[in-house]
Amino acid sequence: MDRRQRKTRDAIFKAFIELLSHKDFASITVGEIIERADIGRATFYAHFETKDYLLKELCEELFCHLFDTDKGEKGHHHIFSCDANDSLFLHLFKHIAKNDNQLLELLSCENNQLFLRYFKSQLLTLVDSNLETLKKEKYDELPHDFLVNHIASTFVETVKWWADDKCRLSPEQITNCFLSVI
Amino acid sequence: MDRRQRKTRDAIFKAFIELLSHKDFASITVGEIIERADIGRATFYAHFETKDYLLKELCEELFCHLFDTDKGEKGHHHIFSCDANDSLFLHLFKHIAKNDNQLLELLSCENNQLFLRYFKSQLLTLVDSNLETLKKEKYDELPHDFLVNHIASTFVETVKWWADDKCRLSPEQITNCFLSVI
DNA sequence: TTTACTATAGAACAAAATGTTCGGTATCTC
DNA sequence: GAGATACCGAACATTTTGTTCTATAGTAAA
Repeated sequence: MDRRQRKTRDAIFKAFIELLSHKDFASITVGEIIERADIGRATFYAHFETKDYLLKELCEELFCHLFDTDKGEKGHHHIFSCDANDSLFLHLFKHIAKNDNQLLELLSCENNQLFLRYFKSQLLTLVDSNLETLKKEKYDELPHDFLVNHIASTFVETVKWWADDKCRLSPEQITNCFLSVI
Repeated sequence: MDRRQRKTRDAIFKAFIELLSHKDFASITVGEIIERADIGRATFYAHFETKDYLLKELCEELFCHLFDTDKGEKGHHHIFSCDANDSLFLHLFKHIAKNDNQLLELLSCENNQLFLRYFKSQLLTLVDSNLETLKKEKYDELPHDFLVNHIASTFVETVKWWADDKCRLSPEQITNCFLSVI
């Protein structure tokens, strides 16, 4: 990718993240973004069709990396079938704690539901395909979809609570909390 | 309240709900609302400062009633202290199932997060003040806030799943699902 | 270095949405 | 019936959106 394109794209993302972390998504205007990113109006629209597409691409950049890693490395995928079936979640908590791309700020700011929704949709497929190894006996009579949704939701809500709490608990502690209630 | 005011207010809410159930909140314009409600532009702004305040008042109208009932009638408040500590949740599911004000449609449509966020904030205070009676032994070592958040979140997510599923399960069945995972 | 290509700046523009104002009419309250 | 109040509807300024254009500057390949 052209260096100019890359710089512009990064400037837009940076400005957008800064704005997101202290004001409502709906009230952010394209004018504000380009002013803060210090680029021309036409340039913005050359990169992103609308403000919503900008958000979508930001989500992909934030989470694809996270889930790609987990799917790519075989070392992670097997964890469901071995006895240490908590390591995926611990791994995710650690990953989030590293706070690449201000991920943590975005997960605890006013606009967090924008990102958590995207996060959950990714998580649902992951949990769905690995439910059997997570299942406990006491859950036998519950609908499959309900259980998948419950586990993914609980993880997302735990992440949200943890981020709101400024990550006072360590990844290991919050993983234990999560596993206790699952 | 003046009959004229009431009619206008109802027409606005009705139009707004119809629009919410088949298009995104952000893309709904004041122009669309007043056209569908068949009222004048100035009249809309005489009732609601902005589209966001309209949403806020709709939420209050939908949920205050629900929670007021539970707080008002003494017959509900005691349930935490008696042995049948599931009846509050069952009661809430039944209430939602009655589907006053298209509550169910709003909880399962594209815009459901708008309502579920409000719902959760109400629920948090309710759960917080009654946590002791809900608590199980195995949860002893978990942070108080975490538990409160977990129970409220799980209830909200269960309601969402149930509404998305067109309420195929009865209030009793979904209450059991909820209590099983709590 | 020269040449062709492409991204950007900056300004101008139309279209759409927001929120306000005002005079006239209908409806409610007393 | 009289005064108060809500509504209509049209006009209006303002803001935001998304497009179009030309000139300029950075990039990549010869």
